[in-house]
Amino acid sequence: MEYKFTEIEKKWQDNWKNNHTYKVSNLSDKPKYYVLDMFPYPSGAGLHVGHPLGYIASDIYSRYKRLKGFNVLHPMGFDSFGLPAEQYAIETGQHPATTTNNNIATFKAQLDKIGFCYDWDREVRTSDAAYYKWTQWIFLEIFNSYFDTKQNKAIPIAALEKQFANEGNINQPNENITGFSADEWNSFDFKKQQEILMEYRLAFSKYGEVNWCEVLGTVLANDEVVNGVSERGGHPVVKKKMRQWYLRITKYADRLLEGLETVDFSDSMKEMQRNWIGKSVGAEIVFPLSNSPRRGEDLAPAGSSSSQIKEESVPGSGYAKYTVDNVMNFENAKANRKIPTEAEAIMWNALRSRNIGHKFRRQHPIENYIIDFICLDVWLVIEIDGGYHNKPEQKNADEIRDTRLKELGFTILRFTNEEIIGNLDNALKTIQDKADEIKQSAAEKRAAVRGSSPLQGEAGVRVYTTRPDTIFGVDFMVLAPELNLVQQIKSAEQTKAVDEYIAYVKSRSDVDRMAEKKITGCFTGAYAVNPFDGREIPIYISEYVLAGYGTGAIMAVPCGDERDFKFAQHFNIPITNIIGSYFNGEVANATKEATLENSGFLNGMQMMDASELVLQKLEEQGIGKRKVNYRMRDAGFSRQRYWGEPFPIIWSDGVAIPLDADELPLELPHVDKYGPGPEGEGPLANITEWVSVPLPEGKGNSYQFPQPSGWGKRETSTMPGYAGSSWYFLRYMDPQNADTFCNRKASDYWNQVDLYIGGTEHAVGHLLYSRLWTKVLFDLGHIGYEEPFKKLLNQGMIQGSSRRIVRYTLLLKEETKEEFRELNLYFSLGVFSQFFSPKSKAEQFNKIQNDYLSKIFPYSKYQVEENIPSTLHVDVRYVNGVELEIENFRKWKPEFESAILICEDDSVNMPFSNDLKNSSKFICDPLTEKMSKRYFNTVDPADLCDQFGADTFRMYEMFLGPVEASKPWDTKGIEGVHRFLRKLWRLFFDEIKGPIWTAAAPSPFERAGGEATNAELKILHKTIKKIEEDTERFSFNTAVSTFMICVNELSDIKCHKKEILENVLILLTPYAPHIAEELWSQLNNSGSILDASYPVFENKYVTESSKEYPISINGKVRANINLALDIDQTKVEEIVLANETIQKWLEGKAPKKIIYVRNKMINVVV
RNA sequence: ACCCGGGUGGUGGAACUGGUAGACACGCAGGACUUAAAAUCCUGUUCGCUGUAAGGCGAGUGACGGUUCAAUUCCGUUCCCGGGUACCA
Repeated sequence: MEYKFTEIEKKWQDNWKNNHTYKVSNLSDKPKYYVLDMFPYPSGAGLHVGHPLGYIASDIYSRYKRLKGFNVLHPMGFDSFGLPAEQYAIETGQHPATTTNNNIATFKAQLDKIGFCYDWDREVRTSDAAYYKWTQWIFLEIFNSYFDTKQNKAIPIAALEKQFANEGNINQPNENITGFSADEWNSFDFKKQQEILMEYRLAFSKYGEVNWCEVLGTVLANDEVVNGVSERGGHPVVKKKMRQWYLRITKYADRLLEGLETVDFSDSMKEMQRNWIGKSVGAEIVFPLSNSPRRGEDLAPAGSSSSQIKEESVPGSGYAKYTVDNVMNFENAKANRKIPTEAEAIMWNALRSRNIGHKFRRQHPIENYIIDFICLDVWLVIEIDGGYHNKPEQKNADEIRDTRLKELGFTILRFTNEEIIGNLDNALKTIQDKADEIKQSAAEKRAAVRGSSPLQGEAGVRVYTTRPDTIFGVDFMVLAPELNLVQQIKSAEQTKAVDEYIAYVKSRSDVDRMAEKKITGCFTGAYAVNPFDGREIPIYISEYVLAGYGTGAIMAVPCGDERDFKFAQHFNIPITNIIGSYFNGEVANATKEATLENSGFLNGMQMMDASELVLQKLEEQGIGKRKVNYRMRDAGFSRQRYWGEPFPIIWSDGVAIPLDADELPLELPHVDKYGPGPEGEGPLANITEWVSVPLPEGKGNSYQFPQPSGWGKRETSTMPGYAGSSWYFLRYMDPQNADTFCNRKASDYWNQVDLYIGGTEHAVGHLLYSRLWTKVLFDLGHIGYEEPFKKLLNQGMIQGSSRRIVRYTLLLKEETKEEFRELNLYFSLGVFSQFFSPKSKAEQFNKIQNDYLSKIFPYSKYQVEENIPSTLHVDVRYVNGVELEIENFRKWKPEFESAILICEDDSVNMPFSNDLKNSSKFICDPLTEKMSKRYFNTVDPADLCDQFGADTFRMYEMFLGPVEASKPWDTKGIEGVHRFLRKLWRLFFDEIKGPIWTAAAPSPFERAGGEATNAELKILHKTIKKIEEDTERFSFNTAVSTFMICVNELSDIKCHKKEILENVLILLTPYAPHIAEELWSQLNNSGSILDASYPVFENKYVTESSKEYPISINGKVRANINLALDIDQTKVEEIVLANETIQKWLEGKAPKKIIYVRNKMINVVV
């Protein structure tokens, strides 16, 4: 009886199906275990050998857990909404639903061939209305929630409305909404209220930028844009603002970070998510623009005045200080604030409480002076003089002080105590007028200089930095070119250059900007002022600063940042070294360890400490603040496409009205054309009768809209690919439920996914979104846990092994004739690399002519006019290793039928040629690349199952290497695994004799001289232990080799005993289920082997009492000695030193030390 | 450019917490069985030197250096390959 895998596998796959062997119940006394695969997108190409890697791993683990007594949920489904089906529809006119269903059928057939233990009754398809009904429902749950900053969780939006009606938004501040009181809220009309609520909703709509291609009339994804033009057709692409839906994932940034602590993902996976969220703690600092009255006249140029400033600004050489000079002075100022004079107190009170339109500080240090009151916006100083100011020496001092302050550019107003106390209003009026006047004239001056509009709002550049300690090393600033501020500050002289640069940046796609390595940028002509030392800092724009991150502006510290350093070099900006010897002038050093130099009040401080001090000072002086920044932005949640979930939203007068739950699902309507709608909307926008609908009962109709009809327009975009996949793991628990997305009992029972297996490509997208959805559902009380996946195992990518050959297309001319003819030559790898690629064209022509053409055309003489090299991929099916199967290759395509092949030994192989037939090899060029149809390097798992059987295929995929590792596919080793299964079979059956297994009991267990004597039991238990350990740690490749060792050893001792073999079969079931079932039933067992109980390892069968120790001298093994395991150090030393070989190596010297590690080794140190 | 992986025989890989490097396979070579083939079985297979042989000696886990009685494993520098990415301040 031989191993007929085709029959066996068919038999058992039918058997499992008919007996519902893999049916899983939600009711069980067993502990549960949930194993999940990332479900596939059913592409038209079908499965290739890379897909099942993770599926096999999860199948093995599921079966293993089932044997171990768990109720295991191991479902499979299809992520069936998506762009490829729609593209295909556009090209062929076939409905995506049709192609999708066909593809799913193919996938299922392929999967079933491999023998997975899925409960297909639980299959989900995200494109089924019964499924996406609940995707829409969850979307509405998210839409109808807001993130409560106090409770740090999602709360139904109704609670927020109530809160607004009672107390305004005082407790729920929002950076896009100005504060309002309860009364104000109640006075807002419905539309205004809805606009405000939209700023709080977790799913919200706003205008966002998309890639717009005018010619195609459609919106493109980032990767459909290449070099600023559309990938298809090469049409120009511009940024366009469109209404988009978003999920407010940024609100969950901290909880998504914290959640990582509670899950078992690989460190690199967690790192990727952390990087994506990108939390950083730093400072936001305002650098005032250098627009003080003092500099009103020299605002514009980068010319002489700025170089003059620079000389003045050399650190340590008495450079100008406009604000705090040193710690002591600032401490004094602070102390003064606590003991104001009566007049000062009155003034401070008035300046603070009366709205005079200018902000003042009191007791503010400037250089060595302490100013009573100062307005930093307009550089206005107010001094209140007590009686002692009349003394001559004080008057003199005041004059010096005033001169210096005026020199610095301040305007000074002096009041006496009496003027304040007696006529406060008058004094305030004077101050206000003066301040207004300065502001006005400054604006006029700027306008005059630039011919552009004056600055708006705060005159400063807000930067975000994670290194406030380096603030004295700021030598320039860089703004993102698209910031509005750039337009306000650019100088007249630089306007042209700036505008040109911005135009250049706009013409570039995001991808280009990212990939750019060379330094580009442009000076704006404007300067900012370092708030701590008053240095003037030139402001540049450059594409390496992104508008979307932080404030879109950076303070550049070239001595400490590589990019800043290169930028400074490129633009010849002098570099201030604040880190002493850490900076060598050649390369930036981002150290955090340096002691600061050239850093004003930070001199001599450690960088770590300096950060904190700078932060304190920034906050005290109100020119900066601590800021936690996230890199992550809110997740775009709509696509202008057809094949996705429609939004259950109707727009009316700019207000998004949600459908009621009982109106779901909102089914995707049929369309005839898949092209874009007007204005680049999705195809749905073309179906006017679908788009235009009456507003839901009791909703829009009851609101007083200007539209009398109560009609609205449906949202015409659809949800993105990740919508359905964000919660599918829940639906598997209760897949047919028509009343809820997942019964709470079911989700409580199955709880988190215990093991999730999939590729790293979903590291940040899918995994982050499903974690978000889970958290929202948890917050709203729909499920009982907030992390979906307890453990994540990443499978590596299986790459294709491509085979290429070099082709020369020759242009030939027969000597006596005029016309040309074309001829293709194909070169074996060695010939090409030895004789061709290194040689000159002339030499190549020569060789071709003399060595080949003379053989190919023995009767005519040709001249080589040109040779055009190219490479082509050969279908890997026609290549054996690297050797081309020439006959098969000729049959592949008509064009190769008469191909002329130059073989490895430089001989010419061509058909129909008697004198040139030979056995020479033709070698192809091997290459590892993505597995893809166009490289002819895909391998269909179904083919391998047909050829070797599913069990062989499963074990071979595992045997290839660790699941986590990426590796190129190579079919050639599969024979070994197949041989192993046949060898296993032969433990039970002989080809001629038939069954040879026996019911004989294993020989009785004995111990002789401390050794277990029963070889069969020893082999079995050794195997049990190793298989269990390896399976538990997902080391499936070593488990396969353990099985091989086990079968080899059992064969060696000719063990055919049922009692031993049965246990081996149970161990093997997860890996090779078909053969295990078959042999199990052949041994007269009833029922599925999956319901057998897993063998229990017993140590007594494998314990040994002695070990063959390697003895090394100075780390080199010189001898082996068998020693009892319980022997002690003294005894060991005795025996070892008595050993002849050791004696020889010691050469009479006394050992320094003898290291004895029990059960490992012994090392003698000489 | 940055981040994360990874470099071990002809090949895929093993060596789990530092303890005999190369398990298990593929391939290759030789042999047995066979009229022959397939299938199966046996032997050998890191490299170099040496020996008739058993064996012996030396080198060896990308490279260089360090820690240690002992390093594929830990540390530092460096080169190469793969994957990811949003130039994230």
